[in-house]
Amino acid sequence: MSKKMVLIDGHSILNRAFYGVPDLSNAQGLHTNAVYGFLNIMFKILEEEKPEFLAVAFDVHAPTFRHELYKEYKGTRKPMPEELREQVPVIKEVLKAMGVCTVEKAGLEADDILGTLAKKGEKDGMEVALVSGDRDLLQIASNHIKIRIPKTKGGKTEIEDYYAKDVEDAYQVTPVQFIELKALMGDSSDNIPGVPKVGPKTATELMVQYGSLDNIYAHLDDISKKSIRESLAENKDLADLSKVLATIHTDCDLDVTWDMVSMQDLFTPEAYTLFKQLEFKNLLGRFEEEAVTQNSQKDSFFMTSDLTEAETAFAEAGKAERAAFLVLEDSGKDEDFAALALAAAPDKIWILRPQGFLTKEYLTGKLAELADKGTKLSTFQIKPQYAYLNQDETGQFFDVLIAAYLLNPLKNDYSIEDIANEQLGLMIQSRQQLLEKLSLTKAAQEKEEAFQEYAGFAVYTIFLAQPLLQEKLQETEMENLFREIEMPLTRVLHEMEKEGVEVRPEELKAYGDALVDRINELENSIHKQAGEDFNINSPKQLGEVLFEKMKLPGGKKTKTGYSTAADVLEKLAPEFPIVSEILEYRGLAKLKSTYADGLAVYIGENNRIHTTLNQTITATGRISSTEPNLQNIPMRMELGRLIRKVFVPKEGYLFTDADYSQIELRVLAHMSGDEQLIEAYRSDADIHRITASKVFHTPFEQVTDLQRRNAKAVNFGIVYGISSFGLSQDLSISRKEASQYIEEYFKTYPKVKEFLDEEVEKAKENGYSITMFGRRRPVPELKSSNFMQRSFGERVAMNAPIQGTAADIIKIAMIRVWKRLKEENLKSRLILQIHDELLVETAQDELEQVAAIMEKEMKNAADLAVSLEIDLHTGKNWYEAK
DNA sequence: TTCTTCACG
DNA sequence: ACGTACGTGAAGAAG
Repeated sequence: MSKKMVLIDGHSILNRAFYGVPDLSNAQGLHTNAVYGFLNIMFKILEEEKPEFLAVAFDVHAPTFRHELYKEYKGTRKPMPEELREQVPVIKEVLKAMGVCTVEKAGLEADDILGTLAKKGEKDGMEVALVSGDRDLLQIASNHIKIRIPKTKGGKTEIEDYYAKDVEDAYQVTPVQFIELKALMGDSSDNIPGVPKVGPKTATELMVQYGSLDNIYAHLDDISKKSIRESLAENKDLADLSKVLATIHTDCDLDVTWDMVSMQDLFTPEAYTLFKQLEFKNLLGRFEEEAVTQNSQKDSFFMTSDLTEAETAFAEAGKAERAAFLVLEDSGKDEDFAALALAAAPDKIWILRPQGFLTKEYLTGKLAELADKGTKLSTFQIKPQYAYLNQDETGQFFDVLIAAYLLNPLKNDYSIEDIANEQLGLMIQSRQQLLEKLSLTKAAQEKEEAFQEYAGFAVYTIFLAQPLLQEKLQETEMENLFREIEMPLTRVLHEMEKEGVEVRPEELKAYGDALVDRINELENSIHKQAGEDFNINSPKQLGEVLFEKMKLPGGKKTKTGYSTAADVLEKLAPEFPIVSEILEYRGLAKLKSTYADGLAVYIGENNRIHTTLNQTITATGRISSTEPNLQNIPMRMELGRLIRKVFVPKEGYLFTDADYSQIELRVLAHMSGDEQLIEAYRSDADIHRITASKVFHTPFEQVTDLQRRNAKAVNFGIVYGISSFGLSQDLSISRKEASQYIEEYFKTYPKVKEFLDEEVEKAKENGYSITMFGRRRPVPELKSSNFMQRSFGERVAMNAPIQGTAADIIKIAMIRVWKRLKEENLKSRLILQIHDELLVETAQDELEQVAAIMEKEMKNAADLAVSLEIDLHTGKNWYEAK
């Protein structure tokens, strides 16, 4: 069987990929979509072809150079966008790492290289697949050379294949004639002028009739159409030149031997590291275990269940200056405890597995002892591990997860493998790779060796990464933030999660049941009015029913169909009863599925729900709440708000709920230093009314409700990074009006404008925004050449310092409130945080003390130019306390 | 999985 | 000309 060769047109495929794959970038802000798309296309082709040889050709001159030439000629082509340009060296690096031969030679176009290699391969008896986004190469097609043109359509890549006969089928000319066809018609994407007045249609007719350029000119007089005949006669030079330009050279002198382009294993350790950096997570699975395993270190990991060995391990860790630990467990239950990993030095690593006398209790007891002695301990994700630690103070601990988050809060997830790679330049295998889908306990029993490697490298990485991360926190001036806010908060969040919040299951059930009747009623009515049964929950079906079948106005919007979002439907509701019923249905269905049914699943012992409070999710420094999300319990609409009645304090307790009054606007007043805004807050009057009075030049008492509402929207808009379009949408006014409001606002509070402009400027300079407490948020979008993305970056640069500072402040308040409750030996517990609000389950005899603590600690959490005010309420459920 | 919608601050 | 408010998480539909 003949051997196969795949040749790839580098720039052309990269270009295709860039425009076909949605924008992607890694944590460093490097754009990666073109590289990603390129690799996907390449892997797909390689899987299909399974070739023995592979090469990628590039032009030596960046395509921009050719585009420049072209621009002179026609002046239409845009230069290569920066986002693509920066990916050119990256793909070359990736190919090099994978051992793929890249061919480029001064003075040669990629086409010439490809043509030469293809013909040479064919001559040596190979089957050649030539991959390009360009049709130029069709002239190379033969019975053994297949031109493959990938098309990305809606995320899917389809490939058109052309052997010689396929070219004839598609273009009615042979590959060789294709050159002259192009010479006649020119090429808009290349630098080929062609003959004026001759387009694709005429060119094809001529070639079909006469077979060649020479023959066309030999029979010029036979050509009936006068204008064409004259143009051909006048432009023979141009036709000849075009033919030269269009001809791909297949006889170039290349120093390429088949040996150089023979296929090797692509999935090398070097490639693995690069893929990690580029965050091509779903490509990592292609790497073989053996290829990436670091064997040198593995041998020093010591896994044991021997009591004496364990004692040695703890003794060593106790002697060491610092140590690392990691509890490996699937849940807090005894039987789900897989191991405790300990590192006292890079070559002193133990994985202690409970068995026989070596119990979980013993291991965790010894861990607690180790911590009690004050040993400096680093770990990954300390929050759940506090189950085995006694400390209220966190100074001796270092959570590498928290550090990694502070250093780059934009990542989607943080794994030990990432930290190993980023901090140590070390490739370690992920849990998924080593243990597959097994639980830790199962893996420890059934895949001992893999488990040892996983646990060993994890704690090894933690141990080694700690000093490096610490130094980076210092360099970025975030050590204080880390030590004083984030680490203490890990402890607070652990206890909040553990505490949970009580709900009344029967009342929740009753609430859900009450919704069902009305939901069914609405469903029937809607189906009746629509004249058919359909799924109202399906935006697709709903859109079709409303805008096609019933022909309601205002259709069209999203890519996939009609928008049926609330703001669209609300405009139609007054006129069409079915629409208001749909809106009501939607509201009820949401309450039922997300809240009534959704929360019920999470009710545990003592009727309590334990949410997870995530500290490493948001870009701005806020915390988030999952499984379930207790930060989005309904509030704005009365019917939804009633759900809060099922959230109750335990017997003998009440809720105390305190929320900051406009904390973000007060932060803005402080950070901007705007005297007017500060003064407005000092006067202690309704801030939105004051703003309305100033912005609309109306005496304070005469401000209308509408004016106040508008001013409030502007206040919000400012915090979001105002845009006239956004404001106009929110208020349903014209963009022009919105611009006027904003202009007036900035005239009223001139330093606010200065501040926002400065924040954008600084973020552009530094590449990140920064809060009062030093928290950073990178804003890579500011460098984008895309208007929309850049505008987004500007809004982010305005919002992040404000939202982030507010987040810092409430975190400080949480730590202080929690500490006071502890220090004063109160029974009351902090149980929830909702961004600007704290909920304390308060013992009835501690009501006054708790209120005083919350008031003091929340107000004094930060020292601003304006006071921080709170609204505090007490109640026998969450509804009443808010 | 990805998209759309909608709940909160 | 571009087509958006900032930050989240969950559910349901559809690919």
